[in-house]
Amino acid sequence: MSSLAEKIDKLFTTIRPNGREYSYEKVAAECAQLSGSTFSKTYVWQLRTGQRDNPTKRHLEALAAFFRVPAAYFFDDCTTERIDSQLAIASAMRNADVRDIALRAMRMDDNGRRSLARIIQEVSALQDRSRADTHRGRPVDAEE
Amino acid sequence: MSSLAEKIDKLFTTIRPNGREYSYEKVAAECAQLSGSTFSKTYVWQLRTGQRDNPTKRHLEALAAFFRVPAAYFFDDCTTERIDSQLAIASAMRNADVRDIALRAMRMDDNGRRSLARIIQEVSALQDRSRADTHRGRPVDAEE
DNA sequence: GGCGCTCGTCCACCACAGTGGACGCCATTT
DNA sequence: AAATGGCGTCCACTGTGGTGGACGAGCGCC
Repeated sequence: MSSLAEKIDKLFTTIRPNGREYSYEKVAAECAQLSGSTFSKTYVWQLRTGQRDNPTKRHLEALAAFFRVPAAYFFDDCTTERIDSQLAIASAMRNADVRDIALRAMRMDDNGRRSLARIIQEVSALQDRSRADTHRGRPVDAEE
Repeated sequence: MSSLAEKIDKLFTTIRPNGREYSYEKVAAECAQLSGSTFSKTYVWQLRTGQRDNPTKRHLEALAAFFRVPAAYFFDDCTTERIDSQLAIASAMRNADVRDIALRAMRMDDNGRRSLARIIQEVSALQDRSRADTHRGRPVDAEE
């Protein structure tokens, strides 16, 4: 995990609004607007597939702005790691309900969070059991 | 102090080994070696004087390496800040309890999440009230 | 089935990022 | 004062970063 292509690919697969990946055209159009210059979908594709790997500052800025990531993500590897972990969590937060829950939880104090965690544990255990009952035997594995 | 030229100029004037500034030729030669590709003194000059302002990733990397600064230095810092604030959700998730809650919530189905959201609403409302009592008067406003 | 739409892939071209080399200036050196 | 050498500046060219448009595959719709 060090090439530019891999990093860009990671952005595509982790940052997706409706479960679906952004199309190259969408990214290009948005980036063009962000940078005030042109940005072709072809080039986005080339960058992701590693056919081009030496974009200009302007292109990197636009891409970074679009994916809401610091431009440093494309360079330094240690910041890359940090961003990646944040990205993983962010992808878990795709679901609006989950996000809402998390935001509320964030505003609570430690005591509140702990008791909330206990409650959730109960609820999810309950759910697991009922699920195991309905579709017999299929263990509930974490999705994606 | 926002243009690339100004930033590069600052590197020249501040980073100088023997009181004397690096010559364009010296920088170019060193950068060429660092990047493994070519790097002309003319281009260094053009970048510093603002005649060119859209270098490629490879050139930025070489320049950053030569002057011993992170590549992020060449990009707009306020954008980086803005990005960080927009990743507020992710940063909120640094709290282990919150993360745990969100991860559990993620595994639940829609019904579970909705009832969970209701429960949390109750709990946090309870908390808000008690908080309002202690530091009297200040209403807790909803974010975003 | 046939039509229209969107998307990913590919290629031939264009513009500009990046280069090489020439020129002139200012210090040293003799 | 003439010669040498290092440096910044400039310009015309080249290579490649970047683009537009064409083509075909997949999918929903009438």
